[in-house]
Amino acid sequence: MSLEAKYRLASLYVGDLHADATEDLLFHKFSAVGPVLSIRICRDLATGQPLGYAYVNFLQLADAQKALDTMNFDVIKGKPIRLMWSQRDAHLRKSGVGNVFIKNLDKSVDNKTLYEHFSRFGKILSSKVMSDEQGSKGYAFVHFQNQSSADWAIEAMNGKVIRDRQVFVAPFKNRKDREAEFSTKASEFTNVYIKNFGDDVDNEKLKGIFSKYGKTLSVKVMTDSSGRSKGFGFVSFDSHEAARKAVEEMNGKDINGQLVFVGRAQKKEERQAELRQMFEQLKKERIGRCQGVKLYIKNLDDTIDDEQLRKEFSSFGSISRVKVLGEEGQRKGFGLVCFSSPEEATKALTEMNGRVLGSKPLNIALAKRH
DNA sequence: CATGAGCGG
Repeated sequence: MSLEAKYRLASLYVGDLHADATEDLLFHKFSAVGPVLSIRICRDLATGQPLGYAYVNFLQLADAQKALDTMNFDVIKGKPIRLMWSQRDAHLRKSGVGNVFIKNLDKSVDNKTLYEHFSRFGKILSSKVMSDEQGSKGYAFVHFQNQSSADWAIEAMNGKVIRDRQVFVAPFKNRKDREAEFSTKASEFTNVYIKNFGDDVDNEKLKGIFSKYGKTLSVKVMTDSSGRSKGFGFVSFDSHEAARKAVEEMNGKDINGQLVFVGRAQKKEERQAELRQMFEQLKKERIGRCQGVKLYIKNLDDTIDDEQLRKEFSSFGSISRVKVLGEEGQRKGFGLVCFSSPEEATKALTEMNGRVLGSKPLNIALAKRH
């Protein structure tokens, strides 16, 4: 056997490696189990940025095995490392065969505990409890070498209790598969959401309106604690066809003088996720609009509003955003103005700082970054 | 509630 082939057998892949880890540090750490031939932290060729993984090449296969058995998930610079045999054949890793997803894990279940619970089903290529600064995120992955091990683990562990919590164990699904699944489910909806109807519409009336599209399983106008209609509700049909038709024909239609929205009913989380995404998008756009330079306007007179602030600063250049904080009557004496270039912002700062607006002199500060 | 990341000299 060639030297190269021999060493390859004793090569470990070190994943989830902290950017500050050094070859020296890894060398010292792994030398504790046996002689280390070489260490390589992989970096981007152009930038030299660490790629978050490394190789440890032992002289002896047995030492590599020992490191794998005793040092997996050891914490380096605050991050648990993930050890695997070096496996250069990408398709063996990427096929997804044998990969298992686990959720509803107790926060106290760490990488080692997870490993202990799942290693009896077969050889594990890689496993990991997902975590952030707050600790475990309550879900994990175990990638077995063989699908049969994965099948057994799912069969044996799904619904089992670990640390007082019933865990969910199922085959891993990649994002594309999950999205496809969701959209199939969403496209076959039977539950319909109706909003913006008047409080003269009750369950009975709503049922009367929507029954013509098919058999309804439930009709519910949502009400507040005093029983007053909130102007929205749900109609659940016994078939997708009926629900689809109800949306198609009723959306935008007039019910007792009000134009209503009719659409597929979303789950609360789904709706929240959508709103969150929209919010993120808006935030991004806002950041984009402040790409130039931002001025903090302090000591702002309470009578000044967005429009007036914009007018006062408009002569210095193009303003991408202006905002006075707080509502009319309870302003916070603080506003911001974004220009499209630093030159404009600097000019506005020098000329406007100390200028009296309303009854107070402005105090302006430059914010290069947000 | 929850579906990573991952292979050089």
